[in-house]
Amino acid sequence: MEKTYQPQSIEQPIYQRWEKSGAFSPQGSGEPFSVMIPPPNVTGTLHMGHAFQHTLMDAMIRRERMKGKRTLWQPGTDHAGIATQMVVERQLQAENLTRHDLGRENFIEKVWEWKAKSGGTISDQMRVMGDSVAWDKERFTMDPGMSAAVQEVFVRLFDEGIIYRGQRLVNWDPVLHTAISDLEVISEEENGFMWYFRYPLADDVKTAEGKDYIVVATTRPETMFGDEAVAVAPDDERYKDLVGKEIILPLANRRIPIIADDYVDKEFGTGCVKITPAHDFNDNEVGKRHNLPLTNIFTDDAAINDIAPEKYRGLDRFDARKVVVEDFEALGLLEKIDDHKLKVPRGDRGNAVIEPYLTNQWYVAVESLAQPAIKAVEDGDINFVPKQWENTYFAWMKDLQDWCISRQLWWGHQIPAWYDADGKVYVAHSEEAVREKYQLADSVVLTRDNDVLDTWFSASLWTFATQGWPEKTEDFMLFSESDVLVTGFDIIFFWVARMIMMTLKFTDNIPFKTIYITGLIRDERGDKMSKSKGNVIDPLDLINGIDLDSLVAKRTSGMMQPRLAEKVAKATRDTYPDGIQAYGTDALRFTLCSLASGGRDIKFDLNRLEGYRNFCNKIWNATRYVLMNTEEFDCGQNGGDYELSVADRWIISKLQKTEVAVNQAFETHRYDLAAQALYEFMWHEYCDWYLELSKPVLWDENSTDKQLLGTRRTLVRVLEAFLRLAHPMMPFLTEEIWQKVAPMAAIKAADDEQTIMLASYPEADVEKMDETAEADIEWIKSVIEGIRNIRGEMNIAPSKALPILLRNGSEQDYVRLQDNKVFLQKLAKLEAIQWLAQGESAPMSATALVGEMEVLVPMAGLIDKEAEIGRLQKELDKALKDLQRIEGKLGNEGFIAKAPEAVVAKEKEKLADLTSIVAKLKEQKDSIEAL
RNA sequence: AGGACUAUAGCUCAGUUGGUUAGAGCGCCACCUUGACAUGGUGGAGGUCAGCAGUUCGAAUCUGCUUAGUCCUACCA
Repeated sequence: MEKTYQPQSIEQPIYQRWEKSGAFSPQGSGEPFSVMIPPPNVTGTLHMGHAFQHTLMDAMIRRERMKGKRTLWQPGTDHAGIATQMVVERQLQAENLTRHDLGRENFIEKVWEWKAKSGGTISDQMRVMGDSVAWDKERFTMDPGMSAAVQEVFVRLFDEGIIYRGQRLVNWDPVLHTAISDLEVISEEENGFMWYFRYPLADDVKTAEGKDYIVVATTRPETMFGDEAVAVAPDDERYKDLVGKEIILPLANRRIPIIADDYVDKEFGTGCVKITPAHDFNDNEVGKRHNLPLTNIFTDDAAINDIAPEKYRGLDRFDARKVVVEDFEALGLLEKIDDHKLKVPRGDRGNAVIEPYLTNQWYVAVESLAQPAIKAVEDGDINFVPKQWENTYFAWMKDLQDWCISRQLWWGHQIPAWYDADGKVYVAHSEEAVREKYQLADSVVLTRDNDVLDTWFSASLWTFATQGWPEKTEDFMLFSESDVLVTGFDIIFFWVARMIMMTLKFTDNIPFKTIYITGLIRDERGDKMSKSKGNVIDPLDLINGIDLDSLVAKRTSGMMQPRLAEKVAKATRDTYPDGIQAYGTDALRFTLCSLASGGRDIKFDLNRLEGYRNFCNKIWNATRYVLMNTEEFDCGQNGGDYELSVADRWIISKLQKTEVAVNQAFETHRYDLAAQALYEFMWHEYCDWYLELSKPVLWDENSTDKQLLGTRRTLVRVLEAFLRLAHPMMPFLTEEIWQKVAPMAAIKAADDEQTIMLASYPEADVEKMDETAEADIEWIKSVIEGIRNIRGEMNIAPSKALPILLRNGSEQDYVRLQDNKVFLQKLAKLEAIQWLAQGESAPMSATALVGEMEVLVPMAGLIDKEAEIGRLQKELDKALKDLQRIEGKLGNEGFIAKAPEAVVAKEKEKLADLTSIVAKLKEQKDSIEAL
């Protein structure tokens, strides 16, 4: 073995072996366990969120697979309507073409070409992550099976009246020319203006103040062509008399009424609101209440249409805004302009300002679907982890809007609806099916709806459509009710809720039993990672490493503003002055597991990753030690008599406890605790103590064959079990080592290939827990640590062998000493150990206490008197502080009376111990001072 | 505006149903290249658990308020 752990040389060859072996696909006939991957966007690349979620999914799947379950981790990607269409359109743009130049059919062909060539990026990256997904079952939301399921669902929902077509305001992206759902609109505060316009009153009416106009405030002057009323609050004294009167809409020279509506807040602005029912969601509601006409003033590009006076026609909305304001000013109707912060809605893909726009769209009426979906979570059929996310889910579900599912794109599932010449709509799987279903004559000309479905529509069918639905296939029966969904909170609405609704509707079953919501990985400063901020960390760079210049180049590429690029470059150089080292997949995975504590936000800390890379190296080197001492020898593979030392029994006992802790942590989705238990065991028990305790046995010429066999056997077997225990989190390293260690531990996997993936997952054996051995080792550790403390504090060279004396020990101490002398001598580097009988005198010494027993290190020539007094004083102060606290507690009558007996007894015991410690320390200090 | 969450060592975070001497990793200080490992070993320093009040024999843990920060939802034209 190499002297240090080199991840890059072991990982990918192992993955290739795994994938070839077929072990990723469901095995055997055990109980099914399935996890459906949240299908990543086919245009996407692996980001930290994926790496995090995939690591957890893979850890679960690997563990269940090792436990003998018939596991399926279903992979696949989603077709990402807008994103994919944009990618391909951008390619066309480079050739000065638009999709319209190609036509729909040719364009879609182009998209498929792109997918074949570039759509596999994320799959390749998943292989680097070690994801044990069933590649032979990989699905794509546009593949034939999924498409058939989508059609089936659409037709059924339409026939039931749950899907309908309606004309209403939608969020319109005037650049991408499509409707988007309200979830895809991001409203952020931006700086803008508030314009105050005078709207002249008609028929010589005057306000209470005697003015012949009223003033409305607006952030969107260009929409004034669509104004159908001016609203005031019903109880607003200022305008009470004007309700029912009319104003003359300037520029358009139309008469519109003044109405009273509760929607108006009389404290805000002037108390007068212009109402534009076709271009504002709130105004639309007001318009409905007052039967106002819907006057659309925009084209699909959000330019002014022919409703407006000629001068404004064809002007883009923002140009129109300028002209309108100028014209108001020219007419003397501009009262004032204030700076104003407002929320501007933008599309999450193209970033264009979204327009509320009147169009015909397809909707899903969600109410009947929502009820069972709420109930499934209320009844506990579906559980959120952490539980608090239920609230988020309920809050949204109970205030659900109908879901706009049509998109004016070319890439996606085209809606299976046809229209006749009169615009009557027919829905079925194909034109042929339509004619049959609705008994239409061949002479009736039908044209298909151009729109496609929202990508999330197909994604919502993921758990069952991937398993063969609507056929009741074996896969469908076994796996479609999956066990755990792992995802981020940002798509609870987009995906999780919709998946629950659709799955309950069409399979009468839940899509998953548990929803594990992960935290969001942020950068080292706690900022959300985003390309535009240039603070993205690519998980592959953590695995493979990247030099500083490449990292800077990567982060600043494609940045529009050079100034921003400069800032990003500087921040990157400050944070990663040496670039990023290659830490390997296992270290990254273990780090991610250790961060999975249920918190909402996770700051990614490179130091943590480095620490766990070092942990990998620790495991690697522990293995080297084990192999060096066992490879050439009998380790009990074929039986043979052996004898276990106290250290052997201790580490075996600790292993059982670790197995309990790790399994429990997995069951409760506390991957951080599992990681911590593994780390603690391997580093601080196995390496720090057990390996050291094995040396005196292995290197002692007087050790018997039975003792040697016992220790070698334990060394190998405990390591082997640890590897299986850790495998779900660090698959590559454990496989690599296991190949060498398992045969020596006489452990075999369930398959011919002999991969740790199919070896059994360790379960604790209560019989092997050994409290006596643990107490004995605790005693040994206390003695050694006492001596090491004196060495450390007194600056005694580690190479200097010390004589020690033991005083005031009990019979048990004596027995323990006799049994473990060698361990003490070796690990504390002792030259001699002398047991003092009661009353026997000792030379002046530094003291450590192990219970009642005093461990004495003679000071002669080694230890400075003052230093030892100082050290004792420090210990004394600490003990006295504790003593005081406990005395206070026990002096409290309420405590004695009301606390449980066990607690009181424990405090009393502590008091006794501390009293004795204090007395001994004092005595020791006094006698040294008396010198 | 409503709701949720967070606040523990210099940094990143654990801390189960209230009973601790409040832990870990990284960082820091001192010593050490001994035959698994300097991606290491040994020892050590470091915390009024955001603040205030309350419940309790007992609070990092439960309740209320305050402060600071984050997020979500709804938004004022």
